[in-house]
Amino acid sequence: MGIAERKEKQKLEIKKLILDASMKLFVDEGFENVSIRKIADLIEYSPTTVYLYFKDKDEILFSLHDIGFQKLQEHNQSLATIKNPLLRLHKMGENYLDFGMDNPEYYDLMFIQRAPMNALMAMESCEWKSGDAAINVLKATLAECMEKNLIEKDDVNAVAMAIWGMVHGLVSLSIRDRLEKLVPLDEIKPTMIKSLHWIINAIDLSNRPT
Amino acid sequence: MGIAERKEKQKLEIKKLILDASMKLFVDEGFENVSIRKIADLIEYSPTTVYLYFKDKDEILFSLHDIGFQKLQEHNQSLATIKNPLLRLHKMGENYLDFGMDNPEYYDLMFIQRAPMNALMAMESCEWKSGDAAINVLKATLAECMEKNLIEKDDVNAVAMAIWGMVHGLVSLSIRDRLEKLVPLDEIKPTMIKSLHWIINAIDLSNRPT
DNA sequence: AAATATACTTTACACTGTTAAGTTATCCAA
DNA sequence: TTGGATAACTTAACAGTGTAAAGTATATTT
Repeated sequence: MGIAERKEKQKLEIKKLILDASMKLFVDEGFENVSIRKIADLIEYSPTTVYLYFKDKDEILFSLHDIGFQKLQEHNQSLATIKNPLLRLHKMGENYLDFGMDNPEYYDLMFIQRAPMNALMAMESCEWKSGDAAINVLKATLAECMEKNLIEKDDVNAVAMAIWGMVHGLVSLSIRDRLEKLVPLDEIKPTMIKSLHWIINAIDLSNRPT
Repeated sequence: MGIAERKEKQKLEIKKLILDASMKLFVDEGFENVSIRKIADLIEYSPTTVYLYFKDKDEILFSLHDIGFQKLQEHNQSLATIKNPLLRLHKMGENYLDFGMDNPEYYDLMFIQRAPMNALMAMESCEWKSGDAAINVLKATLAECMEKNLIEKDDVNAVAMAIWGMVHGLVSLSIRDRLEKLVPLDEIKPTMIKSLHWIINAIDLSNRPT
C-alpha cells in the first residue's frame, strides 16, 4: 500500500499547489482576476489539469474558505487563557475584527462570496461545519457570561447573532468599500474597536449602578 | 429647444428600459446571470446599443444601487411621525431588516457588491452621496437619543457604526447564505428582530434600575 | 512484451464585457 | 426638393471566461 499512499500524497501536493496559486492570485490581483487559466499558468500545467484535482472553480474557492477558517481558529488560540468570559468575548471580537481587516481575501471567501456556499450545496452533506463550529464558540462564551451573571440572561441565539452580526457588518462593509467612503481611512479600525467596546460596555452588567 | 428636450426624454426612457430589464434579470435569474447581451435581448436592441446609454456594466449597476436607496428612503417615510427617537431608532432598524430581506437584490447592490463602488470611483466626484445621506439619518436619530438622555452619551460615529454594522451584518449574512446554514429558515427573520430588540433594550437607559 | 490505467494536453463550445467600423434613418440648410 | 451632416443603431471582432470531450503520452501491471 506504500505506493498508493505516495500517490495520494502527490495528489494532495498538487492540490496544495493549486490552492496556493489561487490564493496568491486572489491577494495579488483581486477576486475578479482569478481564473482557471491563470492558476494553471502559475503552476505550469494546462488549464484542464486543474479539473483533475477539483470538480470546479467553486470547489477551489470552498477549499480556500476552509483554510480561512483554520487560520481564524489559529488566530483565536490565545483566547483559551482568558478566564473571564466577558473579557474573552471582548477579545474574541477584537480578534475577529483584526482577522477580517488583515485577511480581507480569506474573509471574503468565508463570509461574503457565494461561490463557496454553492460548492457546499453541491456536496453530499450540506452542513456548513466551519461556520457552525465558529458560531458555537461564540454561543458557548455568551452562555458562560449569562451563567455567571456578567450579562443579562436572554436567548443565546439572538444575542450571538447580534454580536456576530455587528462585527461581521463592520468588516464586510469595510471590505466592500462602504466605510471607506464615509470614514477617513485611518479612523476606520479605531472606530470599529470603539463600536465593539461600546456594545460590550452596554451589556456589561457590572457597569450598571446597583 | 422643444426638440432637444424631447430627445433628452427619449434617452431617459431607454435608460429606464435598460435599468428595468437589468433588474428583472437580476431578480429572476440572479446576479451572475445578468449580462449585457441578455439585457439587450430583453429590450430588443443589439448589445452595443446599451453602451450608448451607459458607460459600462458597472454604471448600470450603480444606477440600480441608487434606485435601491430611493426605495429604502420611501420605505422609511413613515418614521417621521414617530416622536420618541429611541422608538424611531428601533423602528428604523426593523425597517432596514425588512427592506434587506424583502429586496435582497437591491440590498446586494447597495451594500455588498463591488461594481457600484467601482463605478463611483470612476466618476468625477467620488462621494458616496446615497450612503452618506442614509447614515446621517441614523446619526441624527442617535444624537437625539443622547440629547434626551434615552441612551448613554458617547461617540455618535462609533455607536452609529455599531448599530448599522449589526443590522447590515444580519442582512448580508442572510443574503449570502450564511445564516441559512445555521438557523432554520423560518426562524431567521424572527431571530433578527429579536437581536435588534435585544440591543435596543441593552442601550435603553430607561430600562436600568435607578 | 502487450494491455491497461494514469496523468496530462489539445481542441472546442458557449459564454462574457467591450471596441471599432459600418449602416441606416433622421433632420436641417440651400 | 435635394444634399450633406448627424444621430441612432447594428455587425463583426477581440480577448477573455468556465468547462467538457477527445486525444496523447507515460507509467504500471499482467
